[in-house]
Amino acid sequence: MNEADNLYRLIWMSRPLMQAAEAAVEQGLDGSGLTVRTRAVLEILLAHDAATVPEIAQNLEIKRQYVQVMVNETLAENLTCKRDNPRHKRSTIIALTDKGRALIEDVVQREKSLVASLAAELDAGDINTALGIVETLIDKLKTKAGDG
Amino acid sequence: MNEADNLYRLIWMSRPLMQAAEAAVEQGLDGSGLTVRTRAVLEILLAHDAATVPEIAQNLEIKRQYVQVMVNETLAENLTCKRDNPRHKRSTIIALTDKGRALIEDVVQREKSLVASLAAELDAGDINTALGIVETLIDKLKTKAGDG
DNA sequence: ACTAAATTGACATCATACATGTCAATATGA
DNA sequence: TCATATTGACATGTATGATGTCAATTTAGT
Repeated sequence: MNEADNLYRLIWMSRPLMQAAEAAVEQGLDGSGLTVRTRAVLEILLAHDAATVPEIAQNLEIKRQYVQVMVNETLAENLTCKRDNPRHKRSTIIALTDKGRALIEDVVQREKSLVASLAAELDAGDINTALGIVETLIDKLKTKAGDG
Repeated sequence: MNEADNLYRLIWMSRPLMQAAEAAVEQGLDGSGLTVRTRAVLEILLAHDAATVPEIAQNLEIKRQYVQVMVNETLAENLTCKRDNPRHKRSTIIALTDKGRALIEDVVQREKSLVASLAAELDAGDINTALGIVETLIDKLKTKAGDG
């Protein structure tokens, strides 16, 4: 088992890791009425306080049209509300309502607790190393795949 | 930035890593007529020499009905063929044809070259550490998310 | 100020990657 | 032998988006 084989395995473990992570998130979302994707929208609003739909789309790196649908859902559930945008009359600023803020804060906090309990069982240096490798890998895959 | 934050970031990088990896694979598949998923089927047949549809499904951890569709595609394109199964008359063994074998071997070899060139730019120990962390993480996420 | 180009929300349509349910045929095991 | 399980085939459903288009509006160039 050489270096390249290990890297090959690491790369293809990204899928099971993602699936396991999303499954864990879904479990934490159970009963909240949120989906993984609407949760992502609320999380961005929590971090940025407020944002327009196109800004959220840029953040999530998915198309604005799809973000619009998700945002409209959160508006309907009173988790977010519209605010006047001084820079653009049609493109309102989307912000969390108190209800939405309480919900996403609760969800994120429970997730962070879970992650903290996982982190406690792992070596901090190893986590840091893994993070560096994965970051570098994403970078290299994006650029290198292009030229071949 | 503490340990748990790093772990949180690492976990959520699994998605961009997977996307980058699949994009790279798709590029390597360009012109071959394969998709990421039919490629996965052929890869398993290459590793196991031959397998039934339910066996492939177990390997890929997706439903046999969907694997059946993909396998039927590869049969139609003459990349795989049916062999008698001494253990079961209805459930034939699926094997690579010469054409299929040549195709998947070529694809996999080019992928391995790319991965090898990436590995050369990374520290072998770090790759190993990252692999260990990710494996452990998947494990812990699966079990721990259940109990809470 | 006027006009061309860009942005945005809304809506419709399409694609991919699966899951789920069902049926009939066939195996398998008690 | 007879109940049960397995398999292929097919139909339908769902989640997560992409793409295209329109009208309204905004912005920028002149």
